[in-house]
Amino acid sequence: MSDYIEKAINILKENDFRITTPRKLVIKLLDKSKEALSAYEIKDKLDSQGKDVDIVSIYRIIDCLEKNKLVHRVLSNSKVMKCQIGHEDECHKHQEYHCHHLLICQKCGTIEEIHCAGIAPVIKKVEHESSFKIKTHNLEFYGVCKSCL
Amino acid sequence: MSDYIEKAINILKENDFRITTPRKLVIKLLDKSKEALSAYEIKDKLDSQGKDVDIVSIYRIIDCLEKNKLVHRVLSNSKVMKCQIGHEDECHKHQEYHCHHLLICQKCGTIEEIHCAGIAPVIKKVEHESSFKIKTHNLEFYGVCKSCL
DNA sequence: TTCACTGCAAACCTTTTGCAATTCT
DNA sequence: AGAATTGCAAAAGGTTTGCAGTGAA
Repeated sequence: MSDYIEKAINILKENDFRITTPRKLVIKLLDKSKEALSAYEIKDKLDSQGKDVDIVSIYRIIDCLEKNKLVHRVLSNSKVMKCQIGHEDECHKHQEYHCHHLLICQKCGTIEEIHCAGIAPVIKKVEHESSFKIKTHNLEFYGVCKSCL
Repeated sequence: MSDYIEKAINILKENDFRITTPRKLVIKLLDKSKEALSAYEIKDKLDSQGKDVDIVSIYRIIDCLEKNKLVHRVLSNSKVMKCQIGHEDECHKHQEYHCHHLLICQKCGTIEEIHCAGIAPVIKKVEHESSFKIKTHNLEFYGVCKSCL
């Protein structure tokens, strides 16, 4: 069993969520996917495996995984992908949502997640120039991954 | 007439778009708003002014303004706001979409737009560590503006 | 056994499409 | 006049809600 699946199941258990068949199916699917998926894309992929899960359940499972910080939501298209970066990471503790930056390949859709390191000076600069008190942020990069170059 | 309205009208004319009553109403409304607005929010605000514009037209007007880089789209909620930063700005020329960073107040919704300055070192770092070739990015900050502090 | 979770039906909200009528230039 | 734009009707998507039945702990 992959690290992600194991971690996801443990976190759900710890937080008193039940380990159900539909939840396991969605977790397994997200674990295999290199791209972010929409609710309907998840449904279609499960369907084609002969695993029928209602679309409403998929929405609720995504909510559940998001609450448990087990998925990222890509803002530019509202799809979700597994979050592999550990829950011990600073951003998980202090931010309202995962601020791990996303690198999105415009050709194949592959997404890589990276830590927030390096953004701190930008935040300081922006706070200084704007008189906003910044609490959190969202940063998505779009480009071409090494396999597509 | 405000700078924004004047600029918007000029740019539409330059690009062979017509200056119609509904378009002027939306431009004026966006000019006055400190928050980003959804299509239906625009419709409701115009309605309450006694100006009836069909929701379909509002969608099409937003598209038109977006193509002309006269509005930003806030990714986190898909609303639009006027783009005040000049068309001579680097980002307008080279990026696929406006990369002006947005500062969004979590209390009152006010949005401030700022230049991309300061992000370049982060992009270099990310490219170096990831072997992605970065083309563009989107960065939204969430916090509290000075009036709400 | 109990309560969380799922599935189904239906509602709801947002966005898009096609076409005829309108109105800018 | 001619072409772009609007308004209307309708469809298409995406997401949410309520409730009864199911299944994990």
